[in-house]
Amino acid sequence: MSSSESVKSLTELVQQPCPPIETSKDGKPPEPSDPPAPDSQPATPLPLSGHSALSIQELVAMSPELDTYGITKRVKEVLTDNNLGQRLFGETILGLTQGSVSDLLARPKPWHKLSLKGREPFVRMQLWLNDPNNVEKLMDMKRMEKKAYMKRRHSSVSDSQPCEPPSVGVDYSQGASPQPQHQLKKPRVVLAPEEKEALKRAYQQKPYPSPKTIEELATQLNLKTSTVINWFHNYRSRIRRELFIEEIQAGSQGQVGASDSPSARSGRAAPSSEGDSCDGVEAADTEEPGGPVAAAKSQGGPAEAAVARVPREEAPRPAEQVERAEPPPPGTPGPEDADDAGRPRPPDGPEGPDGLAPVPNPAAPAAGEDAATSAAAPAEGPGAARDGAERSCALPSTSAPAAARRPSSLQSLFGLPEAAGARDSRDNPLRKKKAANLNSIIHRLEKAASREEPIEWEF
DNA sequence: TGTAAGTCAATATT
DNA sequence: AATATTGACTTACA
Repeated sequence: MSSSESVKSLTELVQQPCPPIETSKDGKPPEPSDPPAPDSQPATPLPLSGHSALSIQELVAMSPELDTYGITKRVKEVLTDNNLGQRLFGETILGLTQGSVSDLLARPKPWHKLSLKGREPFVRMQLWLNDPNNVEKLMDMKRMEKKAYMKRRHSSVSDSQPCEPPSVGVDYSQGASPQPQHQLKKPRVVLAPEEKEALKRAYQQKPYPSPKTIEELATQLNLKTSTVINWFHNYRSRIRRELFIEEIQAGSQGQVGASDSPSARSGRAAPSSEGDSCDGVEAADTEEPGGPVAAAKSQGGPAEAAVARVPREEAPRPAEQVERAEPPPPGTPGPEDADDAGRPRPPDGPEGPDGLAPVPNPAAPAAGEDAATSAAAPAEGPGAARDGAERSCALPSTSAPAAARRPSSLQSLFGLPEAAGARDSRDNPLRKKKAANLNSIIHRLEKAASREEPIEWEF
């Protein structure tokens, strides 16, 4: 099994924890002698120093399960401790823009939910963390940039040329005229708060609106259809991610504290801010133990939980909890409580009774008043019970080598079933925003029922 | 087609 | 200035 051998060394390369001891070299000297980059493809724009022949993709493919949360946590620490910005890090190490880096660091998705492509940045980060000269190199880059900047500035001053990186020839900044006449600069759409409100309400009623509904929404809100569609896509996926991090945090909440981690901020996630004027929903939430709706008990699917809490703003209050639902497609982990029919399938379908309540149209004169406010919620899950051992994965905060290592990482390389099933978080302090929740659960269950689907796991 | 996952890049916030 | 947010795009699937 020579192959397994190579896999092994590879694994070490990426392995989260660094080798306990760094006796002489480890498999790969971080010396960037020069990547042959045999791949004739224009891929991998990144310098990707270090290892010699493997493309990042190959590394990703063979990489063992990585603790994305732990990795981002460490990266954040290193960056802040050394005054290195996300932009530099992103462009230099990950090949991503600042915004993407920020997002990635703040809301990493769990490894098993990432696609090959999505894992790439994490593998890169891990590789970077393992590189003893990582900080040094970045600092150099930073210096070089600054130098270049200064130089440019100088020359421009004396040269009288506002010059700019000759990257793109499109530069119509002439006199800064208010209107560049041509809309070459598509003005970014910015949804007004009321519009977002309306969309959220619509989402709560129907996370997967039919084209018809979308059309209606667009009309009522006076937005382009594509904008509404995009909004739903983005909202769904962002809510999903929000859940991921909550899961993780809830799971690790108990421990982890110990370590030193000086600057480890981490915390947050739920600004609880809220204030949100209108929409007094919530408040109600009667959580009676009396097992309310049986349906709720199932573990829902993907978005359902989503509804439970809105990404940032709307989070009413952390007090309640929802039955957490597992993300979508990949299957539900729910080992126990099996009763729910197959796994809920997001994609919509023929849309049934499309009843979408009229969205309170902010713009429109009409004063329909929403119906959404009906807080009435059927109660949600009883306290459920699932306990969450959640992945014990402990992120070795900062640097705690030895401690957290678990041999299982190797197993995960080839997908050890057991691991997967284990996950399941339990009572996170998730909020529940009922109605929509149940609706979508039901909707999905019905759908799933009609096409029984096996539950499958990625690994 | 429609959805999810990833990103970009323009704005907003800090 | 650095970071965070978010509408729009792109790509991969089913």
